[in-house]
Amino acid sequence: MALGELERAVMAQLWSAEEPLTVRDVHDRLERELAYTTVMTVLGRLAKKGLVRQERDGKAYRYAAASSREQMAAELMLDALGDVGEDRTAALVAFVDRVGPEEAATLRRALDTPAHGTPRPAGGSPES
Amino acid sequence: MALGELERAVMAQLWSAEEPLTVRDVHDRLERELAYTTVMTVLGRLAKKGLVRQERDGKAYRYAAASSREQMAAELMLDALGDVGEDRTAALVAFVDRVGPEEAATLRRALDTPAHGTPRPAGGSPES
DNA sequence: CTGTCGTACTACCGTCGGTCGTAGGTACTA
DNA sequence: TAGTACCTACGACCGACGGTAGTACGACAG
Repeated sequence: MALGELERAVMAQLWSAEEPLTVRDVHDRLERELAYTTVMTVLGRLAKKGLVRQERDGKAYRYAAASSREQMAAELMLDALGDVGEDRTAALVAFVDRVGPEEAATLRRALDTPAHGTPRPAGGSPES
Repeated sequence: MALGELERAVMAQLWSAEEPLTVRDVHDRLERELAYTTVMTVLGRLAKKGLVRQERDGKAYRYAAASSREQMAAELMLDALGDVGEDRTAALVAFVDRVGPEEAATLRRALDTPAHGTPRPAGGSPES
């Protein structure tokens, strides 16, 4: 379910906004010169895909991303990982191998972060 | 660059094969009843995308996946991570949060595995 | 020469994403 | 009350992509 360019741009606007946006809001925030209905169509399609929540506000609708950018990215990463089939180990190894040292440190920290179900072993986490 | 269903099936065959396969090989291994030329077209498209290497074998061609399934999965995971923009931290946290405990352990192990940074070209060193 | 096997090239169709246009409501205002 | 502004609903067109295949053509075995 790969998003198109415009769809991504619209999602970016929704993510960067604090409040749910109207079609006009999104339309105005996008730099590109698009017809109002174009933005409406895209928002409708995103809603149909479940990526965007549609809530009524008077006569208009307001749109908000269904999940955070990070959640969605994590979801995509899991999908990619799932594609590999059985032996996820090699894929994960390849992943941490390709990821930069910064991200590796972040990963370490994330793995040691408590309160997300994954029980963590005791012991200090030495990071630079 | 999302692959289609048939393209994925063809890639799966190439990955599960030891040697580069001919069009006929792939055609025969696929369960589906497809025209020979259909498989040829798909292999051609995959080659054009760079996902498959094409090497001549007599009058025929042999096809092999350009990179391992795990490499490709890792690549896709990185792409997904890159989509998030700047703050990768939250995405990584969400990722390790969603990944099962087994995968988390694997990730830990992978992070502690030394000798990263060595880019692995395809083929060659079998790991345990 | 004729059939078999392989490639090259072209084509058709369905879906998706980008992009609008038009129709038809509601509400405010001159 | 007519006009204007704004919103939604719906349909449409086009280009790209993926699934699927047909046809043309060269090489080689009988």
